[in-house]
Amino acid sequence: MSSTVPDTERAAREARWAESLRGHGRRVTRQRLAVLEAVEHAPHAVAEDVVDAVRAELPDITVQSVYVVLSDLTESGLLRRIEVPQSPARYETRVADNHHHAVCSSCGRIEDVDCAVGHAPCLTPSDTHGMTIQVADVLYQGICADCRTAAQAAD
Amino acid sequence: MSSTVPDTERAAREARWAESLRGHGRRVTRQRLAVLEAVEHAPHAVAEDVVDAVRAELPDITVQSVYVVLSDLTESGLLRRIEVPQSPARYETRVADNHHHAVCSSCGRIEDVDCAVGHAPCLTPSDTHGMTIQVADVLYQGICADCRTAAQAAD
DNA sequence: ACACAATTATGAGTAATTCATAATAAGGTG
DNA sequence: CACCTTATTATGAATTACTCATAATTGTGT
Repeated sequence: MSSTVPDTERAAREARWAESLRGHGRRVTRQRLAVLEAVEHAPHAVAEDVVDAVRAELPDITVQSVYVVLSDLTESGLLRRIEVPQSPARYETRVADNHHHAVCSSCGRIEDVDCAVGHAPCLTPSDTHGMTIQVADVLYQGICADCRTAAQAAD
Repeated sequence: MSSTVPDTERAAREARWAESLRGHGRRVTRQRLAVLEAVEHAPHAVAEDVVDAVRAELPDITVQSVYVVLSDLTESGLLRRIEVPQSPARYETRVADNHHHAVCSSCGRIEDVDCAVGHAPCLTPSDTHGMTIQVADVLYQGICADCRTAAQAAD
């Protein structure tokens, strides 16, 4: 009982996750709840981060099981998978809106960026060679404030 | 001498590649020229495709060497690497403009899409949390004309 | 509490790529 | 032109990030 965070908040979140899982025809398991909690608390986490976080609660969970759960939750729409170059896949619980991501090419940190227009696809490409576009994912690349400051200090 | 394509054209292209390589402080090797030719003739090719194409000319080249050459050419800016979900990295020689890509979620085919505005970054995100944006890569996902026709025929 | 399908665990396997080190070759120099 | 230096490529092994097949377990409706 050393936690300063009330268990009631967590219980409430888990109840919402449970409802969401059932709504997608999925069973409610401790593994799924723990993975959802982990990703909720560490947005853009990679699978390994999720394993570490989940093991605080379920010490014997295997890496493979976490991959299965992550894939299933992504397929059912409770998680979104983000693919960034030079990095394993990342996950987030923010799935309702079509937002984008900015990655720092120096340190790799990732920030959410709101969609330029607000709905998906938020961009209308010119000539798509007959393809019907459903989604436009934008990946901004640049330098974050910290890395810029560090680079200027080095001059 | 069964080729119907004049060797002079190829020689001219290779001379341009050679000049470009030297301009980037790189030595001109048969491996690099063959990789550049392969990617030029098969845009969006994956490493394995490049190995196959290059081996028509240099039968003993190893997969690892092709990876080294591809990485080096990408770093020096002669090639651009494209990362598409569910696919190994792809390469193209079109590096001068900031264009984007559309991938068919059914068959995986990739098409070039001109930049919405014409210069990089071609999109101005709203709030970047202090990050200075340099490039905006857009990945459109949708259904290509062929797959749409096939799906309709199946109804 | 039971049954049965959904889910997770276990152990192995794979694809794509990287790494360390040795051999080779490009290109400037004498 | 032969030589030397360093860049480049070859070789063999290793690694990362996942995936797969199958067995054990656990939710959930009845």
